[in-house]
Amino acid sequence: MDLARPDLRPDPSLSRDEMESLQRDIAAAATLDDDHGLDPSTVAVEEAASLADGLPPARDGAQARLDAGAGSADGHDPDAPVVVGLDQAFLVDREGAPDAAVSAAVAFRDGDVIEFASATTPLSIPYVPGLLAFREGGPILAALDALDVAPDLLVCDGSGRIHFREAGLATHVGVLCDAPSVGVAKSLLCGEPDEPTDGRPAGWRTPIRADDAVTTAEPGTVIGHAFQSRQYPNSGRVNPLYVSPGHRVSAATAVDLVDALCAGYKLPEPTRFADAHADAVKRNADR
DNA sequence: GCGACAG
DNA sequence: ATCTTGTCGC
Repeated sequence: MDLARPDLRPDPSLSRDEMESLQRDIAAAATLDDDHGLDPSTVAVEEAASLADGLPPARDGAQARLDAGAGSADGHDPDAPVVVGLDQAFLVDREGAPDAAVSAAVAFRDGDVIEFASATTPLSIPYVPGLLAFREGGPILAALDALDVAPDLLVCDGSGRIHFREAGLATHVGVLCDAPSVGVAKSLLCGEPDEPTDGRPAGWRTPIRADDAVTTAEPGTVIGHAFQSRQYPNSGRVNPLYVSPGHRVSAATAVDLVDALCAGYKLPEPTRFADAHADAVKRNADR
């Protein structure tokens, strides 16, 4: 996949100041309005698929597509938008220190997996809050490069606009590819929910507004939403997801899309599959 | 100086 | 993110 903005690649060798400066450029280049042909109903995943089905792991690409049943259009819409889930697992050395990133990209269309791809990339810098894209951006692009199908929506594991400079991982990857993207994080990096999020029922959502940690937005600006994708009937102990726009998707549409992509589990299906695929490739890597 | 911080 | 078994509750 050709990059729309190769000049904005997250180069891990940049200084911290240069990284932050680049993120301001990313935020400026990001489109925070809806600019896509997606409707939540056209990307919806109705049925939670079995993860075991989705793991051909030892084989990416064409063979995996065949395994997944693509090509045999049995009642499924071949023109539906392609949603790609992205996630990573890490290989560790003897000391237990992260050694390389295994990035996975799993493509869904009309509710079914149509392709698996992955890439293993040496890690260059440690995790630093706010600079995640400089650690994981390169590896993610490598996985996207290994993917044959063209994405209509990218679902990233991490924040998009919910970020100190409104340029989280999802925003960065979306702008580089000029593809619509959303960020799905399991914990909140910055910003403040309108209401307490504890013990909410499935489907519940509340805006996340910029606080003083967000240096590029007026305090109070809606930068994403807390979204309760799943909850246990009685005891509310599942934490909500934090959904934010990446590129070319509004805050409101981002939650609606993620809602449509969830099928009974806390994480949206594309993310669950990318997670499982990255783990499988990682396990398969040792021996 | 202290706190807070996606994966 | 990763190191890890059983276990309590849907």
